[in-house]
Amino acid sequence: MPAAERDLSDLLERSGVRATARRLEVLEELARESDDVTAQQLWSRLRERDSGAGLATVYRTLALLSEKGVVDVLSHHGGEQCYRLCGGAHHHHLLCEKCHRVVEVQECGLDDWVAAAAKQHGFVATDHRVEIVGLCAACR
Amino acid sequence: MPAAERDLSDLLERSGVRATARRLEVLEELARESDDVTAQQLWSRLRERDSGAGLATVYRTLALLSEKGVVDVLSHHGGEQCYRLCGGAHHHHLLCEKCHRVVEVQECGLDDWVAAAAKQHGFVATDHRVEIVGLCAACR
DNA sequence: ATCGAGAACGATAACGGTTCTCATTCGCAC
DNA sequence: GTGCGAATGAGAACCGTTATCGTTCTCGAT
Repeated sequence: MPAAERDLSDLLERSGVRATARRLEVLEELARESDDVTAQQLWSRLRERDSGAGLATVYRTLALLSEKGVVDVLSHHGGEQCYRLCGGAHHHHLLCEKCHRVVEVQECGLDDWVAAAAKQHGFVATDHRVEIVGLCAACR
Repeated sequence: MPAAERDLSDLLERSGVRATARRLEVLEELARESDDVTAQQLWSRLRERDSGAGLATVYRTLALLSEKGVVDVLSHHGGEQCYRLCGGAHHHHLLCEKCHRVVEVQECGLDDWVAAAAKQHGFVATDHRVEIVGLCAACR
């Protein structure tokens, strides 16, 4: 088993997901994508590689992985969801409004601001999501 | 015409939307809702009030209003969209994870942080969205 | 007040992404 | 190898949303 594949297999096991052949195929394909993809796109790519994976399995796997925090789910295309393999840690996203590239922002540093804003309205914050929309270096 | 109704009518005109009777009905019903609602929920409420508004019109009106910035669209219920009448200015949302109440946070103050985070990755930020999830005073 | 052009509307069919069903296969413990 | 529960594939079903199309409404011009 190649090193990369073993890593993904470990990633599944560590996340409490049984590492089946199909799930590895889905995860490998997702790792190959630089941008975010829809479930259907991922399924097409798999077909092109002669994987016999069914659409339902792709959906099931993606749902499972997002539940476990292995993949991010973005719904910035109103209607359909986009998936993206990401580091497990807390992070946010930069979206290029022209080429739709997605970049992760690892440094959050908003906890204080979030806590203050929540407190001001009687809330206690448990989580937060931030999306920055703009133009990437290439599209500017 | 009651004052409240006239206000809503003005709101439509100011937003560049022709103020028809149907659109006023939809907007009135939306103003009556304290929480966010789906298009279908709004349509049921309208039927209960013996409005003859069609589902398509409700969708059309909500799409128009969100395009003009009169209503916010939230997609925190994966799949279906929720609509909410809101102040037109830039703001963010606090979501109670228990009762699903939504509160607007008018004070943003994140522009500097956003600009810095974007710059760090070669982006120029044009907009940003923040959602804070937590527990409201009542649910705590 | 009437008219006409174009916008808006209602009913319903169509669409598309996602989930469900169920018979079959797989993976792992024994 | 055997057995059993989890996972899978194919396709139907589901459901929120959008498109279609014939009718109705709105509003400025007359």
